[in-house]
Amino acid sequence: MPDSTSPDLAFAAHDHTHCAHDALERAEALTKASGARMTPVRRRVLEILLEEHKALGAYDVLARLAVEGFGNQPPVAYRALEFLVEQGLAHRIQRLNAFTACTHPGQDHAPAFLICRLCHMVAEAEASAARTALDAEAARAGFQVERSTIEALGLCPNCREAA
Amino acid sequence: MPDSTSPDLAFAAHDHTHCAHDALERAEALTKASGARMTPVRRRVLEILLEEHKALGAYDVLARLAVEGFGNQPPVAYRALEFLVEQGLAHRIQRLNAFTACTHPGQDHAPAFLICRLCHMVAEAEASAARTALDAEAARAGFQVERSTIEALGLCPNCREAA
DNA sequence: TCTATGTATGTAATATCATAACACGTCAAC
DNA sequence: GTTGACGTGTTATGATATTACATACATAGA
Repeated sequence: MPDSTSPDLAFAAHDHTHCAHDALERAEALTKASGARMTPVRRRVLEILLEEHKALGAYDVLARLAVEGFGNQPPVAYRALEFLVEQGLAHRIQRLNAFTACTHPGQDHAPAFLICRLCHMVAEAEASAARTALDAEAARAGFQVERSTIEALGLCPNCREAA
Repeated sequence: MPDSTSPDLAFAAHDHTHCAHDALERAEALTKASGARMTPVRRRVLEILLEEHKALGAYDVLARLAVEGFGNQPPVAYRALEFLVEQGLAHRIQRLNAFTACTHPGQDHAPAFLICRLCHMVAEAEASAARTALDAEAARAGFQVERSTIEALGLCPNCREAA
């Protein structure tokens, strides 16, 4: 499991079943602690996102929910995704109009995202240095940053090697 | 006119007619130099974007084109916008699904964007420090960045003062 | 236990953003 | 003057997202 100072391990070979299971457990604990309700739809959406280190569109998630007997209208997916994002258990990838499970909930809730343009994997990276630089530059213009989006498109180690 | 080391002037009071006219002239020169064709639709779209330091959706642009006798189907707007983005004369703001004219074409084609959540103005800011930090962090994970998106949401100096 | 309240879910309808595919026109090179 | 590249117009459709309202469910207080 990555800590806040090591590069994200999404690209590296790892026991994904364990990684996903672990993330789900931490998610349960976090929501319990914060008083939020982890309902069946919400849990299932998080599980779906955790199945791979990729970003899924709301309609992809919705399709999977529908075959499992949950509602099949867009708000069902969007509401669950919104909840997970608010709780810091998932992230929205602006560039893809899609969502990905947070790989280390409870810490570093504003990472940068590394998106591989070939295999479409998405990893989180520490963004504090970049954010600090951005905030400083914004301050020079008198602008106060409240939230920032930092996303990189490129090649992950695996695809880079393959190419 | 801002240079690459000063904060962007979009938020400051300025002679916008001159600023827009100037940007348009530089755009003409740049396209001419590169062999690209600045057609009436494309020029008009750029002018529309230059009217304000805000981001406009493709359909906003389209509506304005339509009343002026240009085609009124989405591809008309999207194609012109795509052309302008390719030429570095406009930028796409991912967070807003919208487009804004480049305020200093010919230099710094990968700025960060400062988006005011109250007045919706969009300014460009120097992003090289933030990008350098991001690239370094990505490299630690073996990821090779090709393009990156850096956007900040917050309060511009004017709205901050008003609040 | 009952009921009131807030929260979550289901559903229909619609809004918003974006692209594929093809036809037609224009202009410059040959 | 024909060809070929490029730009534009148009139809149709696909993809993403939200509003509004009805229903169900959980939990706290009477």
